[in-house]
Amino acid sequence: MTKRVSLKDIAQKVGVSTALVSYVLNNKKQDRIGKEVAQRIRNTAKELNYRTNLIARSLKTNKTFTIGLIVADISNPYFSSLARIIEDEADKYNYTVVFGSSDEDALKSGKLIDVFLNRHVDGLIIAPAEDTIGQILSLQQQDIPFVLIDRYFPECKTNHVALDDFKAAYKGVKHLADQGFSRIGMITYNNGLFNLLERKRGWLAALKDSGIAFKKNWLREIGPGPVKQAVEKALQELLSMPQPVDALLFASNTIALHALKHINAMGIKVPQELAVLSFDETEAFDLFYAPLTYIRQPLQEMGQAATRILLESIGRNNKITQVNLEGELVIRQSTSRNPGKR
Amino acid sequence: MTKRVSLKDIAQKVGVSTALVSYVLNNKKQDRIGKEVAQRIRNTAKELNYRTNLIARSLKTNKTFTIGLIVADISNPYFSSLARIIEDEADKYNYTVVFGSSDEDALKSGKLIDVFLNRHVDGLIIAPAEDTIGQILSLQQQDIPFVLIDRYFPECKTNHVALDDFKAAYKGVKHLADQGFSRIGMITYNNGLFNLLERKRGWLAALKDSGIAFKKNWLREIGPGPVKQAVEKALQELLSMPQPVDALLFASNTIALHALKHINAMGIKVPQELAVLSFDETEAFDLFYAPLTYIRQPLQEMGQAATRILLESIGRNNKITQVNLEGELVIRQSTSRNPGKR
DNA sequence: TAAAATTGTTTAATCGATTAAACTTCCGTT
DNA sequence: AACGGAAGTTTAATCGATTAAACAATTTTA
Repeated sequence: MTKRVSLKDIAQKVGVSTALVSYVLNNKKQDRIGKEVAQRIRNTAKELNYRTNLIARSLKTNKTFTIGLIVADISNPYFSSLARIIEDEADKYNYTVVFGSSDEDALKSGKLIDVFLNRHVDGLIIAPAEDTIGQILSLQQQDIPFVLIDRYFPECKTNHVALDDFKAAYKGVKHLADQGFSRIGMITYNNGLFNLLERKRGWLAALKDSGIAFKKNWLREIGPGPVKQAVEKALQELLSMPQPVDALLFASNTIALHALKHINAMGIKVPQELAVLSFDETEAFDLFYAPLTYIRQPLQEMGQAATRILLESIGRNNKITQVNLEGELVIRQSTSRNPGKR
Repeated sequence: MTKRVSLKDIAQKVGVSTALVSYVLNNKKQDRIGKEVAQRIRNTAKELNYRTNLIARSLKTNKTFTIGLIVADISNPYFSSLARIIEDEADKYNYTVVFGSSDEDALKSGKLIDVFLNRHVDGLIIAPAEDTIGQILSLQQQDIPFVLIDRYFPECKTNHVALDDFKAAYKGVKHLADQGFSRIGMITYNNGLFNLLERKRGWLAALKDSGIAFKKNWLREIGPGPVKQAVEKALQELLSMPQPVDALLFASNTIALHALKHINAMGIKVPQELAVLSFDETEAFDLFYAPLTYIRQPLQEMGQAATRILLESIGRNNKITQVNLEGELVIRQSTSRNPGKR
């Protein structure tokens, strides 16, 4: 590898000090610097194809122009789409994104945060896993800029960008009720993530407001462990009750995916025998024979907002910004009372 | 932000020089260092919660323990899955991954490479876009370690990890022919990427070996621009010919996705009216009413191999490793001659 | 017992940039 | 002519770690 060109090389060639070169290339002290030398420095820099050594700069300035992104799983389309949006937005401001997947595991999350801080990221965008509130509080105490995305802790005054999960769930379930479905169940995860609780709360509220008496066994909460089996079991149970549910809300795309596969395998007719509605968007929903009604999250807005809030926060802005965006209910065949003709 | 603890702080507290502290914490000169001081240094380091400043270390050692990953689009499940695997594998060796999407655009790709080199990544894993061979050669000249993934340039002696695309396509098309389909078309991209050409070649070879006379208009190559419209148009044409195709090979998951949506919308019966077979895997294929036959790429192996080859290469290993893995044909309903009963 | 070798530790240069402060010139003003 | 200030540039410290080389103290060897 041919040695990289440094400030010193330019300084030597032009016959000035490195300080002057630095000032010129960073456009500082503009008014004080001789026009002619400045030009010569600039030319030489171009000629030698000089590139700032960002490592050295970072060491001095304590800034890396890097942001860390921690999601549950980068291979989940929800998060990879977000990652893409954040990447593009960060790039606009010359930031680079490093990423890591927490696997919804507090230990891994902690390790990732550590690694990223060790690498001196300027800030973090985090979709916090369960039981990581301690890590978040610790970031806050250390005054490290960060923004929570997708999930957050209501008891914690931090930047966040997320859905209004209550409203979104409410809207979806209300739609089901309005269509005439009267036994509306839900499959969600058995964990304490606030946004999932909100979705549950929205579901319950919509049932209530629709005059539907909620039955306890309409709700299935799947625990940690393999999702596939748990979802299949839950579906099985929900449909084999004396009075089975006639509609289902899935709390995430992963749950929906497994459920739909099983529904396909069992030959259950959607929406005639069972209407289905899911959170999140994925291309897969379009390919299901009865295209899925789903709650679309405004990913573009979320990703951009999170990035901008983070960058503002890095810029020594101390105010806290909390954004809850509204989900859009995309109504399609899977929740239709009269699906008949295509 | 409370000031970070530095070597100096430890040195001061223990009453030794920073050199000694550095030696101890890096386990260098083990035999020369007093056991008792070493222990005191280690204790103090732990006590003060010392973390190496990686920026400073990088500046001195010229190593960042970072690898750059450039894919076409991180939000494409194919690439995000790869990214996840690479992330996990890199983590095992304490490397961090930074990523960027080239959008199949040579300019963007060049810019990303630049940004990553500027940040002194130790090496790159790249799914090269069309017309980026120049960038690749330039990396090679600069002796920068890199591995191409998914695609490569056969005329270029570089590390790569990819599918044996010819064989994979051949296998798939042969399967179609064996099932009795005799008018087997293909939709691919109209670009010069070697792996796509190989897929085309495999398709042609399988046709030939199956005694099928290839008709020119069975092939649709979609150009740059919006994929959706192009795929729909291609499908339309392929099916409205006097003698329409009875089976189709899609060269990528994106093409397949758009095609399947259109097939759904048009009410075309798969596989009765049209058998379909696609490259790549995505959950969406499972939800199509006739689960898709597809060519599964061994992503896990690919990602791990790419990462390991890169790390070896970073470790001053000059040999070139080229890996072409075999795809697995996952046969399901979409290519069945007797789909009847489920 | 003097020279040589070993052991334990420090000195100081270095990586490449940033930047406050100091230092020359030169000019205009009084 | 002397002084103040502006203009243009350099000096030198600094960020935090790494590491070859030097040094001092002790032990071994001949």
